[in-house]
Amino acid sequence: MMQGRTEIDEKVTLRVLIADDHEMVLDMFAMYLTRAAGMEVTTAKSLDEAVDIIVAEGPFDVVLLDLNMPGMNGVIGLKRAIKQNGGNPVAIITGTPTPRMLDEIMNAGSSGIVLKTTAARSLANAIRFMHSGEQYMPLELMRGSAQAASRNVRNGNLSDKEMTVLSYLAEGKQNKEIANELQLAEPTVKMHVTAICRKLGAQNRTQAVIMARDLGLV
Amino acid sequence: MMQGRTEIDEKVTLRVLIADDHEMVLDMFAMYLTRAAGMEVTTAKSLDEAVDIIVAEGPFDVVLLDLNMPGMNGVIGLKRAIKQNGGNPVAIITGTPTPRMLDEIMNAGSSGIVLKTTAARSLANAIRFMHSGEQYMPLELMRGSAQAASRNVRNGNLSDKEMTVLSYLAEGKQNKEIANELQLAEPTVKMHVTAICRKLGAQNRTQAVIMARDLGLV
DNA sequence: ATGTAAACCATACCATGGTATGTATACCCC
DNA sequence: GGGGTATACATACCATGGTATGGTTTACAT
Repeated sequence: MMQGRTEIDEKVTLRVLIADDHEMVLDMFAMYLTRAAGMEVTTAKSLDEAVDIIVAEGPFDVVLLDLNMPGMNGVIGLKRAIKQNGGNPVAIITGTPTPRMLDEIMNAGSSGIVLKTTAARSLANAIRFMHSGEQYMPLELMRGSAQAASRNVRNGNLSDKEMTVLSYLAEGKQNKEIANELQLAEPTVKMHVTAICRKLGAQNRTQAVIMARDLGLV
Repeated sequence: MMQGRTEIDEKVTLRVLIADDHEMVLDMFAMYLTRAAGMEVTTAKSLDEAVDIIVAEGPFDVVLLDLNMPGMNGVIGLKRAIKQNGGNPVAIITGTPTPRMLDEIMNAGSSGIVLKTTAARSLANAIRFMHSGEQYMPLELMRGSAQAASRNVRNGNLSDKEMTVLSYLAEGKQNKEIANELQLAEPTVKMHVTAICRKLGAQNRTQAVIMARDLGLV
């Protein structure tokens, strides 16, 4: 899981499949990669469509999937695509991944994560990098999964456990339910909820959920 | 507020400013509009940067702002930009606007809303359309803002009062606060909250808010 | 005119949520 | 070894949320 300078053959015409439910994003990806990077780009608007295309046309050199598109269901759809693509790299493209998502994505066998906040020219490099068998992840995120550093910027200093509890909060679950599912005592859950509200500046769990969603934490 | 075929002069080289915190989106917008549409594109990554650029370089023919970018604060940032752009069109570009946002955006004097789910080639047309002084809004959204008719379909048959209460719920307010602001007794608010939860299939207010947001009710 | 539905209020009860204190363990870093 | 932080649990108290029941008014349609 490294990012760095590698000698990559730029002459190969890579066959790339991109799936995203934002047609505009799709069009622009395709356009950029085709014109500026000389790749052969195929697009899809849902996971099902993407899988169908892979089955019909054979594995692509690199497949990029939007995490929030129809049919993805989190990493479940990712695994489906990986299984279909015959060992070739499948990566996730997303705007604001949470630490929890990062873990799940990489553990699911993805070849990497590309942020939509990344400069466009980096995309082509990332694709070639992944095609060479490496796993790609932006440096910002490496700090994040190594815990404290970058997370401080985005999530108001929520600890791992607090993020976990927050994810249950964001499903509208009760303290008791959360305690059961996480094998904790209810007072402990309350403590975490209180800490979450304090750190997010929320007056109650509902506001915490609202803010977490607005901040893209969940 | 119409969308339709209009004779638009395509020979003019429009000066367009696009602001979005997703650098990749920015790059691709710029690339598409420059290469495929022959526009002169300037980009910014926050509202402050966008405003600075407008001040420094004078009003643009069309300004596109991402609704969720730093500094926007909903329509507040939009109004700032409109004020600076000397009467020229300022539009919002977003992925998934809620009906409430639509109203606010259009009432704030925006020249239109462009969905990120729109095909890329439509973007250039929308920009020229707005530049000609029209307000642009995708047809899908016009249906949604036509109030009652479609709302009944989408909102699980919430009554007017319930929708009002829901909008306060969605801000994380307490029953007592809602009662005060709406000049109601607290039991009445509780009754409405209960009805909202029942109609939405939520187990508590937090789930109701989550569902309302996912359904685009608020 | 009668029925139906929405909105409103009241009282009461119990469940849930949130706060406060105190205690404890483990880990990391200096 | 001491200081900081994250985690965990207990007990207790009070605020808030949610449910139930019952009642009034208005409006609207059959």
